[in-house]
Amino acid sequence: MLRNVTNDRSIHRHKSSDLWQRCTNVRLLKQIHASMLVNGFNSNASALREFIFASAVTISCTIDYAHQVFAFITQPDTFMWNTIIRGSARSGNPFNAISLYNQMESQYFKPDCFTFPYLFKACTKLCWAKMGFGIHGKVVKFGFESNKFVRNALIHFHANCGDLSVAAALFDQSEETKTDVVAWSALTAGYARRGNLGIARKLFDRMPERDLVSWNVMITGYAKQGEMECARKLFDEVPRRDVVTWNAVIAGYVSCGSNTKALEMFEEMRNVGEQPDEVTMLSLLSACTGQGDLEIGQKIHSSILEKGSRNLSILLGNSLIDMYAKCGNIQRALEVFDGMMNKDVSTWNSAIGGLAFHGHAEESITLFQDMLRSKIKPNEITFVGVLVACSHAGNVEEGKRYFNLMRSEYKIEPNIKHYGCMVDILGRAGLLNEAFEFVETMAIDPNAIVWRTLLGACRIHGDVELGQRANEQLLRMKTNESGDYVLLSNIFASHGEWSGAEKVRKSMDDNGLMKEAGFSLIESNNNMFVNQFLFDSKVNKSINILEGKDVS
DNA sequence: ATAGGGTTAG
Repeated sequence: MLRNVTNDRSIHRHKSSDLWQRCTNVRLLKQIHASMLVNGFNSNASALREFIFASAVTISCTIDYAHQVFAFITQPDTFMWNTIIRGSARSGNPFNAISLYNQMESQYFKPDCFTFPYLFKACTKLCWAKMGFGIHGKVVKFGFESNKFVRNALIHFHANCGDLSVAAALFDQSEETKTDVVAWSALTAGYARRGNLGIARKLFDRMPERDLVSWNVMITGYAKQGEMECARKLFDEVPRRDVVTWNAVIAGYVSCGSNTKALEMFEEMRNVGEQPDEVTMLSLLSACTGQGDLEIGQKIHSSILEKGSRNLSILLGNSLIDMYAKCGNIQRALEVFDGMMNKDVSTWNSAIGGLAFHGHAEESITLFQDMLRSKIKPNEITFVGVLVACSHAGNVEEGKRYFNLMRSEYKIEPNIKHYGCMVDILGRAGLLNEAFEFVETMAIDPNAIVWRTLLGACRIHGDVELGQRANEQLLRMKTNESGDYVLLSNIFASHGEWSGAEKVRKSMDDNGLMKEAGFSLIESNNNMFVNQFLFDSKVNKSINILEGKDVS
């Protein structure tokens, strides 16, 4: 069979031979590659075309292999260039599409009308508006602006991350466009994504015709903006559904916190026989993580494994690590981590953060050092995990060291979460004065969470005076979270200053704040934990774990 | 061979 690749040229005249259609996995791909090398790799252009197409487009996750092989092609034709650019554009590193195009130009290859849609796909994915404008210039230069595929790609780019008014102008310019459902959908998606659901809906209602994608665009638009009632209404009306339609509503429910609803929708999806895909699984894992539902999470994990792909995709692996860590099974999280063939910065982040939030501070830091050794560049999220680890370990010096390293070595400007972690580290250690000084000299304005962290630290260390100061700042921010009052009154109460506690309670009533029923105002630390956990979950999911631990 | 819809991490 393999000999056919290079010896029997006749099979390559057809669009896609049997051999290539059956080439759907890496092993076969490598076998064919080997036989091509034996027979003179660059001697058969149509085999090269098929090979690049299979490795860059047909088979998922072999784009790196495609790049390596492409580098050995002595005279790639335009089709090969387009194909490798196409595969890169939809890969995890769309930037490669742009750099390949630059190579193509520098070798005096002219782009054709196939090249540009892929380039705009890459720009849109990267949200590189400037690059997209530049490529728009090239479209004009090469005279492809009137090609309908190129124009639709342009409309899609401008609508989603370029200039919406340019998208609208392109749309209006041509009569042909006005009857093109793809152009209508692209423009609608742009308005929806940028939050203008009103205009999106008007476009949707006025479309000369609607296909499945137009419905999906509108449903997704509503779901993303949290308008689940509207999304659901359209979902019920839609004449036909595919996996994307289901994914849109499932993801919508997850993002507005209705995890149970999302899982129910999945049940329904299975009942009507729609096959879930990777995106479905990602949303479901996210729902389990939000619910803390380890049991369903494990079921999803097994069904992903049953589906059989040899190794997990990076995205699924990352989600699984996160799910296991957040649902309390850090062991399984690490097993998934160890089993992943390919890891990206998020993979490391999920594991480092998972360990850190679980109090395995040392392992977390060790993993961070492994990460640096394997030459993966940490990002700002990595350092949130690292600083959380330092805070759990009570390691002030190390925390300060990493906080500085982040800026000096990796040029990452600390964000409010990093500052929050530092305040927590200092506060936990009882360095309250230093913590206050730190907050006062921060490069950005402290938020309510920072003040609340300080307030929590003051409670632990029984500093009534500083606690009041933090509380004043907190009140100045008018967050009116009754949890803050609970904390402060607890400080007073734990020091026998019952009148102070009474006063706080009074001011709470005056502000019309009610504590949630079922919890007493001043009680055991246990209840405090529950209270704070509840209140902060409305403010910031990630920090509240920190603060929850603070009080417990 | 081309365009429009879906996704993780803090």
